[in-house]
Amino acid sequence: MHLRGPVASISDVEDTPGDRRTVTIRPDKGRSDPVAVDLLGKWTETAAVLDPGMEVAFYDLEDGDPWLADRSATVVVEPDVVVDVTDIREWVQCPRQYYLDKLTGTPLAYPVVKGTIVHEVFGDLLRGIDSEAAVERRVHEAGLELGLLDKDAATVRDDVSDHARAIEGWLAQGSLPDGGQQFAPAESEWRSEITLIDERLSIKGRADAVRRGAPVELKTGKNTRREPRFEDKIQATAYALLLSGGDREAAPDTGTLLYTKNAAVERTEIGGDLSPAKDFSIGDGLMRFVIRARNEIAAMEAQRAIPTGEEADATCEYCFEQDTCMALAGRLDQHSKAGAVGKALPSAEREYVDEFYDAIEAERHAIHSSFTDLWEQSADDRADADRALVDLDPCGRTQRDDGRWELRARSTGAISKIREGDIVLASDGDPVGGSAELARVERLGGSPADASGEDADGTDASEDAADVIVTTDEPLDLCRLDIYPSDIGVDRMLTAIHDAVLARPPERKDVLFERRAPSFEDVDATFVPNNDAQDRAVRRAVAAEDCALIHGPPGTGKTYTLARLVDALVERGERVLVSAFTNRAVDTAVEAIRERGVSVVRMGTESGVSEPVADCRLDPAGDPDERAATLREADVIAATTATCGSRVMREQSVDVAVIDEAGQLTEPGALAAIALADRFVLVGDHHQLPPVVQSDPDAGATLSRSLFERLIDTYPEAGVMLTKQYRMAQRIQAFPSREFYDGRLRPADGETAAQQIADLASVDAAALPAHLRRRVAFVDPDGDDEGAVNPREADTVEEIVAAYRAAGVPDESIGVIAPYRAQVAAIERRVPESITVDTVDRFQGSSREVIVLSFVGTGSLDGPIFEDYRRVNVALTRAKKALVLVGDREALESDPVYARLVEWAD
DNA sequence: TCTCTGCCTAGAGGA
Repeated sequence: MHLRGPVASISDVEDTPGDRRTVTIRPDKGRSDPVAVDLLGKWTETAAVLDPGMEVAFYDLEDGDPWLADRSATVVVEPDVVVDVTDIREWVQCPRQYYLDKLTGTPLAYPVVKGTIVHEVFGDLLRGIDSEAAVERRVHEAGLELGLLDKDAATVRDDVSDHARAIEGWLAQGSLPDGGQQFAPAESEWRSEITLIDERLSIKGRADAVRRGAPVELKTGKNTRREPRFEDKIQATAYALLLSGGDREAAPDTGTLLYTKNAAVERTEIGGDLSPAKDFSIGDGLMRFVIRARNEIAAMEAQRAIPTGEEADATCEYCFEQDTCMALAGRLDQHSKAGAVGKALPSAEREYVDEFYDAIEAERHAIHSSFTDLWEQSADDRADADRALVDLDPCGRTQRDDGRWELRARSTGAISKIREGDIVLASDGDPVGGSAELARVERLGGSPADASGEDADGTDASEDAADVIVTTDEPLDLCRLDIYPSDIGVDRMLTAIHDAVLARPPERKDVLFERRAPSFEDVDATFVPNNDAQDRAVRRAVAAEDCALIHGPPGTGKTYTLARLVDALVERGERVLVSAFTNRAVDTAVEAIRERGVSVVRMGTESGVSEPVADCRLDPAGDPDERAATLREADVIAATTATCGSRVMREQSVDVAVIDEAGQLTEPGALAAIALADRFVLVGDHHQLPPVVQSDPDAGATLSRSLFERLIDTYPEAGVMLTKQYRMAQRIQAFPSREFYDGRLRPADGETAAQQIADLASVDAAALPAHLRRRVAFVDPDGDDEGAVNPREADTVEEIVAAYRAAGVPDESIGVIAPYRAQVAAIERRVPESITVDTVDRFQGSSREVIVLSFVGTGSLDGPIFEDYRRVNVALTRAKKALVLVGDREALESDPVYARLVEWAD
């Protein structure tokens, strides 16, 4: 019998305290009567971490009243929280270490980098790659990190080769009894690097390797004892559980831990035991221990509690994290088993850390809930929500030279959020129960003809004509792709809070905590002769001793001003970091900076960096010394804020961080860049789109307000607003200027102000209907919305676009904006592919001569998308010469702001 | 009721 529901109460059973606890839950989402379950034996430890209101799931209960959870049952606390295997491992070492690791992240350290390389080589060996070639390539790929650690390639290759030999020796030993030949990985026997998710236990992880169904875990550190380390056994046991789909009876009964450093040491020093492998048996008790540890983590996350370390039996004096642990306890005035050192932060700072910690964890929870969609939603629902591509038709696979597999399939042409370069879960159709692999999307969409024509490696793709291509470590039938939620973004927000608040001296945080207004030195220079506001903005930013704020409404030359500023800073000998939330924004800034003759080192992934600036991207592969020197000596480094939180970037320091599109950044997001710099300049517009936050509005409120907005409210004198706009005709600009910018926005010159559609050389204005000749028009097609789609409006948009095209407006000058993706898709089906149709959010940052805006909503305007005036502002300010609003008059007039909008446009 | 970008993913080790 299985039961699930929120906990109503927990109580000891009187006769047998400690041995038995009664937990009552309300199944059926809490609507039905409470049901009692008695937890026996070790499960009482899980009962001890429960609080009323927490969700709990029971599997395989014994019949009775109350139901009995004995040793054959399984208890899962907060099943919606998906816990990582490595988190369980750390928690078992010390619960506080789990917390410290979340907050401080992993620093750039040689043993970690080497460990990663050895693991990659291990995978290569299992895939049949030659050892020497694998070592050579993997060390080459880690060039930048090794260089920053002052390691040279030859030394590292020797180091890694020692481990590789130990692995090969063991692999050869394992195959001796069978045939006595050199090791050759048999397909059915071995699998490398498997991604595992279990819906029952809500645990996920990635096993190094699986041999004959049993987990093999590689450890490159030292283990001087005869026995495997307990936490290593826990890790391998967790993988054993995942391999059996949470069914403990079916789980493999042994696991193998491969301590490669031991083998190297033993061979040279004592020449003894050549086998680095230690097998251990996986019993039911160990597996239940793993589940209880997982439950403790889930319960603590639900309570947002901070572990003290007392929960564990670990000895603090032998712990590597002791210093960090004590320092953090001191700063945050926490109790910790190791004790505390140093002075506590002022209470305002502690409250700030607490508030953001909670908000970031709520965000993590929201991301995790999309994980449980993987098994709670049907494939069709996931496809409808754009979170999966289903019904793929597998049509080929090849193993590449590097051992990885290229899988090909034909798609149904459906739309999803999955894009090229993304890491997704590829599966045979069942991502949880079936066979699934983490995959990288190499190609998506495009006509199959393209796919067949240009395969650089000479694969004959013509017979399969695939439009979906992914790469994986192991082959499978490619039938489905799912978005794989990642919490790396929240991880980096947390480390940014640590770096910017916990690890910084107090005086560097005065402005952030509003204890002192920003100060400025005297700078007497002219930077932009023909634009007074831009000139003042650059001067203010150059003069800033703490921070400056540049407020740039649409079309006001924000990017130019930013580039001019970076140029001026470099001229003064400063080292500058240029950052923004999106790759697109970073690349736009980089292009403008390079146009001024300033060279930039762009950090980021190959798929993230756009083509025009790809030549200045720092490829991490290469000679360590040379790679590190390029980064260390760069005057200007450009990276997204997420990359600023990477372990390579956290090692860098700069004089000034210049952050673009700052209105779109959460406060911790901005801190990731600010933490690397002495001073910072935020460039943005808080009247355009705010940060994207997934948690619900209550929990997300803390993250929804950008640092830019907070500082511009607190220190208006630190900001300069750019007021001359070079984009819109005066008629178009009038409403947004009045409504959102206190009427301060004005056209840069008469030509900008007076521009109209007839100015375009190719246009015959006489061919246009009268209302489309105007700069602003309103059309009410009298349609009906069906949720997020309004077909009549889509038809009207089609007619308007056709009219402009017929009059000679080039396709690339026309843009169509709709609030919902569904409406975007409906319009896309009606207009030529060469016309850009997109959501407001995706249109931010660009503009067109003509913009057609479809509002969709009819009747009344309820829908949060319309509540945010910032979204409307963005939509209205994309047009240069003509703006056509298509919407339901009655609905729009029900809201005062929209009523004024209609009046203006009509 | 809906908008949605980052980050290769997790896990790499230190006595």
